[in-house]
Amino acid sequence: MSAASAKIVSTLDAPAQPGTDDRDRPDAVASNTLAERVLQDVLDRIASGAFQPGSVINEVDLARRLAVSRGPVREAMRRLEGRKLIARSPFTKARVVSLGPAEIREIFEMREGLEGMATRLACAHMSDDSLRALVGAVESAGQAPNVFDLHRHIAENCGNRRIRDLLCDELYYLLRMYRRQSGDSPGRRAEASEEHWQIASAMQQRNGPLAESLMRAHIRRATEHLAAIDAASSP
Amino acid sequence: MSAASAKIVSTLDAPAQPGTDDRDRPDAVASNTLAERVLQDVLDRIASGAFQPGSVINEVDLARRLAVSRGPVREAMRRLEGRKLIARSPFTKARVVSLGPAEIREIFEMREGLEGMATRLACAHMSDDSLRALVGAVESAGQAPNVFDLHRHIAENCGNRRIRDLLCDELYYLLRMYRRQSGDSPGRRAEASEEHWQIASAMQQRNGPLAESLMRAHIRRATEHLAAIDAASSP
DNA sequence: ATGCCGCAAAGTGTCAACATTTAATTTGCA
DNA sequence: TGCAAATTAAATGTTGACACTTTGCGGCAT
Repeated sequence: MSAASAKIVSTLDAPAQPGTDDRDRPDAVASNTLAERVLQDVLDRIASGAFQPGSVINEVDLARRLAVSRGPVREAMRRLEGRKLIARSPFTKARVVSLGPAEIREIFEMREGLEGMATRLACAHMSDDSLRALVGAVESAGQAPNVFDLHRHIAENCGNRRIRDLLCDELYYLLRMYRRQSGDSPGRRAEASEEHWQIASAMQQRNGPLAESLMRAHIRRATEHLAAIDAASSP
Repeated sequence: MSAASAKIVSTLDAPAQPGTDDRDRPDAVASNTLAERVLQDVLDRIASGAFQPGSVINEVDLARRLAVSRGPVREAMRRLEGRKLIARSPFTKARVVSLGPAEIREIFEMREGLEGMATRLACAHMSDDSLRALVGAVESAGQAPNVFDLHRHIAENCGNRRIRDLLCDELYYLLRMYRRQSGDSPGRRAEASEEHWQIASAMQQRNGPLAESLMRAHIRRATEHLAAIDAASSP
């Protein structure tokens, strides 16, 4: 069966050269079950931009590429469907969820409610040391972006597993897809850094309501900013 | 719902007698695919209490009972897993998610953020007529409970499909499970009715921030109430 | 009697073949 | 030539059989 997958050359969008089979990828997590491996693989591809929003996922293609049967592929797809990362209707091809202006608006509205609450919870749950480290990381992250993600860190440490999973396993994947699709504007980055610092500062003071309010305002401002970009590019 | 639930006599452990196949249930939605039917069936059983929280779901049993193969059953289970309604680890039996005090707290915290936002959005999106009807329904629902569900109605009409699906397709199922497990206290009902009326009133005035604030306070009060019940029953 | 090792039963994971549906192509007719 | 119905191709849905893992049980040695 190993020889069979090597002869696949045409794939969805990125033609895999012979010999660079996905099975050999070093960062592929050796999960217990194949379905788990397929799930992780698709998630990686979504995050890395190999699967663009709106692109169709062919079960048999994906199965051949990963050198597994269609069963595990289908199960992974159903889990992604439950997470609303891919959209399907019976008998039609599955598509990575498309990110039009309406969908982006919905995601940001959801983030405003959820991350606001997560910020308040993190305020109460995190230790003094963790908060101090957080403030330090935010301050030093001002010049070197991408080394520290305040939003993800808050979600990870809010003490509410349901909120954490929803943000990290669903919404942040979609956000990364969106950022890849329409790159974030550099003008907003300085603003965001300042707002991040304010949020972290309020958290260190254990001022939950203030931190929540700041986080919500921060996300709403980002929403308005992308709405402006959107309006400028469409006509 | 009474007629449907009365028909459920045999659950997980009782072997299905021939002739009492679920295939013949009249209210079973004639979906296109079998997996869809299985999904709907399990959802109904969770909502009706036939599947209690923490109970084990056996694939082959469920497949036999529904007269389908294991494939569709597995696919439905994976979708439920993606929705976090059932929990699984590889090779071990799947369980309906258990609702301990910690899980309930998480669900209510999530509701506070999401329903607060949904209320604000519904304020802006609903028509005057709809809002008038909403207020009327809330007023008349004071004496006859269960005829109108304000929370669900707001979620359905908030204009954000992602929030709507999350609330209606996941959290409200879990809430119904929890209410069945530890019945809601009648003392809280009168209070809740009053708070519902305040929320609807704020919505009719198109006062989004007020309506959101009232909804969040309403949910937080319910959280405290169930926390008190919880503390009283455990020791 | 107790603890460990191996075995057997039950349940989940995977596969390849078959059935059904959608869509695309082709063919026939106006 | 253009449209529409039939046909074919490709993808998804479903199935039963087989493989692997977990777990509980029973025998054996200490």
